[in-house]
Amino acid sequence: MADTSDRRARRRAQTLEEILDLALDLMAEEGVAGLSLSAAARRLGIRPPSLYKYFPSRHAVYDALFERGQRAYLEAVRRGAAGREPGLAAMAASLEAGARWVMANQALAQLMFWRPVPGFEPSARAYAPALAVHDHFTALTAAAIERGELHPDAASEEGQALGSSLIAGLLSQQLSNEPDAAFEEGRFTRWVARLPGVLVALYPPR
Amino acid sequence: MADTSDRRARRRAQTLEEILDLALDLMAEEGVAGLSLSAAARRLGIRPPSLYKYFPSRHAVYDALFERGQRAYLEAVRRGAAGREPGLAAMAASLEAGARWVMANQALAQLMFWRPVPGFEPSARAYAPALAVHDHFTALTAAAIERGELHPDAASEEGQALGSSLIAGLLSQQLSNEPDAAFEEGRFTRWVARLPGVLVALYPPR
DNA sequence: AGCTTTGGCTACTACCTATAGCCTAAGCTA
DNA sequence: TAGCTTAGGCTATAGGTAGTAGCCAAAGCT
Repeated sequence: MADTSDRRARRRAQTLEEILDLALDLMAEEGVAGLSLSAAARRLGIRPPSLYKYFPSRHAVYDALFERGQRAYLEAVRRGAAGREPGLAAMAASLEAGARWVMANQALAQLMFWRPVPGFEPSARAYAPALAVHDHFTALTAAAIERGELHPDAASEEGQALGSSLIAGLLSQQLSNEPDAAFEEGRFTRWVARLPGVLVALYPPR
Repeated sequence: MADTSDRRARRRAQTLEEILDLALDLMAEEGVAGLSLSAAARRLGIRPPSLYKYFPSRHAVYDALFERGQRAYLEAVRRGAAGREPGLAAMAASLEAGARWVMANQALAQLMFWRPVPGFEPSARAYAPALAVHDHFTALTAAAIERGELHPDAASEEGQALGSSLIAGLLSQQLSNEPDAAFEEGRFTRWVARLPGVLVALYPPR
C-alpha cells in the first residue's frame, strides 16, 4: 500500500536531512547569518530553485535547524542529569552537558540563543523543546531546595534569572573570546563545573 | 590656506556621521546583520554607488560604528566611575553605567559584543577602546582589593573571567528576552546593581 | 584663468532569494 | 499493461544586494 510510497518519503526525508547538514556546514564556515541557499544547492548538486521543492524559504531552513538544535540540546541536558540524584549533582551534570553541547555545536547554539539572523523568528513548534529545557532546570532547582542544598529563594524569579545568566554569560564569553578552546581549558568553560558552588554561595541553604 | 578646505572637510565629516546615524537606524530596524548600504543611500538621498565615495565597503561602515560604539561605551563606564571612591563603589557605578549604555544602544552593543555580522572583524584601531575598558575594570578590581573589599583572588584570571561573564550574561539574557524593558524593571538588569554584592559573596575579603 | 579634486551620476558585473512554468521519470491505479 | 499523477529536477525571470568603472560638473585651489 503505502509501502513503495514509503521509499519515496524516506528518500525525501534523507534529502531534507542532507540539506540541513550542508546548511550547518555553511553556517559554521560563513557565519550563521551568512547562510546561502544557493551555496547549499551547489553542494548538493542541484540548481538553487530546486531546493525550494524541499524548503519554502531560507527562514524555513533556519526554523528546521532551530528545532533540530533545541531537540538535541534538550536531549543533552536530560542525558547529563540521567542517573544522577536529582538536585545539585544532577544540575551540575546537566549544566556541564549543556555547555559541552553548545561548544560542540556553536553555529546551532548561536542560532538558538543569540538570534543573529535578521527577521528570523522560530515557530512555536521549533521553540517547544526550549520550554522543556526550562522546566527541566526548574525541576532540578526545586529538587535541590527539597534536599536542603539550596535556599528556597533560589527558585524565585530572581534566582532563576541569575542562574540562567551565569551559564549564558560563561558560554557567551567563551564563544566570543576563545571559541576553539577545549572545554576543560577554556577560561570561561572551566567555571561551568563550579557553577553549583556559586549558586550555593549565593543561596546558602536554611 | 587649509581654511576653505576645512569647510569641505567639515561637510564631508558631517556626511560621514550622517551615514553612520542612518546605518544605526537601519540596524535597529532590520537587525544588525540586515544593514543594507543601498537602503542607507536611499535615505540619504543619493544613489547607492555614491555612498562608496565615503566608505569603501559595508564592512568599513560596520568598523566605523564599532569604533564609535567602543568609544561611547568607554566614556560611559568612565563617567559612571567618576567622582566615586575607587573600589567597589566605583565598580558598581561603572557596571551600571555600562549596562545602561548597552540597553540604550542595543544595535551597537550587539555589533560590539556578539559579532553577528559574517566576515566582519573590527580593525585594531576600532578595537582599541575595548582594551581601555578592560584596563578600567582591572584597575577598579585592584582598588577594591587594596581597600579590603574583595579577596585578592578576585584579580586572578578566574576572577576576571567570572566577573565579565556575570555582566555579559545578565545583559545577554535581558537583550534576548526583554529588550524593551526599562532598566529598573528588567528581570536581568535588576541584578546589575547587586553584582558587587555577588562578587563579595564569591570573593569575601581576607 | 585654468588645473585639481570632490562627490554626484549611469552602466554594469556578479551574486542573492524567490516565483513561474516546463518536463521527465518514478510510481500509482484501472 | 496503459495511462494518469506527482515528485523533483530544470530554465527563465524578477527584483534585491555589494561593489567597480568611468563620466562629468561644480567647488576649490594656485
